[in-house]
Amino acid sequence: MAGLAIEPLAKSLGTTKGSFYWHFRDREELISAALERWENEETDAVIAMLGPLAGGRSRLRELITAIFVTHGEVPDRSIGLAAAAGHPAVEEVLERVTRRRIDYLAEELVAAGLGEGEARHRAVLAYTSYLGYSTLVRSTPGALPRGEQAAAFVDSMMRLLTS
Amino acid sequence: MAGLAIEPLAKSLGTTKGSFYWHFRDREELISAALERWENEETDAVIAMLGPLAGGRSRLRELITAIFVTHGEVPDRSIGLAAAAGHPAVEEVLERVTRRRIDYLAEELVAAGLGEGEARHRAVLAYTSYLGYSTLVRSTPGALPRGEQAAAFVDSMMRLLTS
DNA sequence: ACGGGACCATACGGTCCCGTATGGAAGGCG
DNA sequence: CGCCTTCCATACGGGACCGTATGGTCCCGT
Repeated sequence: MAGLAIEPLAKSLGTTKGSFYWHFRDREELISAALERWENEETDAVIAMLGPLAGGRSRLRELITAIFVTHGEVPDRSIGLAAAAGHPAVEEVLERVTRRRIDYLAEELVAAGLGEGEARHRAVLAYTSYLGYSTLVRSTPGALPRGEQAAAFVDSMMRLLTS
Repeated sequence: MAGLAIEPLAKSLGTTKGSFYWHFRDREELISAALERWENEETDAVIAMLGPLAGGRSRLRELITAIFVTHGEVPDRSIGLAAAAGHPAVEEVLERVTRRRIDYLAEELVAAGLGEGEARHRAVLAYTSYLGYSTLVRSTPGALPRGEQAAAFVDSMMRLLTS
């Protein structure tokens, strides 16, 4: 996996490998811990985000706006994880998170008045678009709408998703 | 970068490093060559795919279907490249390819009758969705619609994009 | 005060990879 | 035949990283 090497990590924390290997048995164990933590934080963040919101369309809009527009500042680690797949533990968590997210989107779309099947399709569309958007944000941000263009993009997307 | 190591590559080709370093000066040069080749092949493939097709909506549909449904068999390397970004040469090519693809989609959508701005938004939506879809295909295919569900997904997406 | 556990640093061997050095084999050409 | 270019293999040094070994410090209970 990339981005989780223990020697550089230890150095960046101002400590050493010796310390690390006291707390973790393995690099495997570090990955598991990071993964578990990521999965929990991610669901917490989502729940916290949509808790105080009203139901239906506005909740969905808030979510989508937060995800697409704010994304530059608080990047999701999904993409890195997805790219670093091939690791069994990663794949397992990733699949679970993916399912939950798509299911949640589909539920919201049903609540917004769509039929079951169509809601699912659009949930997949929205979520895959989110993933691709994240990918582009970090690989080639120049090709993406930013600022008010991004807002207009979200507007268009919302209209499309809930039409 | 991941997946382009020269020692494993040489071994998998039944040759050695010595041979490699005769043909290429650097690992850098290999990456450049692979990148250039990828960019060309990719445009060729797209052009070849849409050449014999009729204009307007059917061309777009063909493209989208090919991309989403057939994708399991002939995976695009974009994702791997995008993930392996940070490399300047990769970013440059990737941004060029991304722009061209989104531009092309927007053109097709304009040809299908949409306004300029809306076409661009939907092109971004379609392309980011494609990228995310590809990511999920290789990371957690279980969370995606496959088979006729995939076809229904493409149907839904086409209706949405050209509505 | 002292033995032992918690916590951490240094040092080492092993693996995988990059890049270089060097020594051929095979074929055109005087 | 001798020679030179082309193409390739083996051997080496270096760096990044994993995991282990080993010793040192600090603190806590007795």
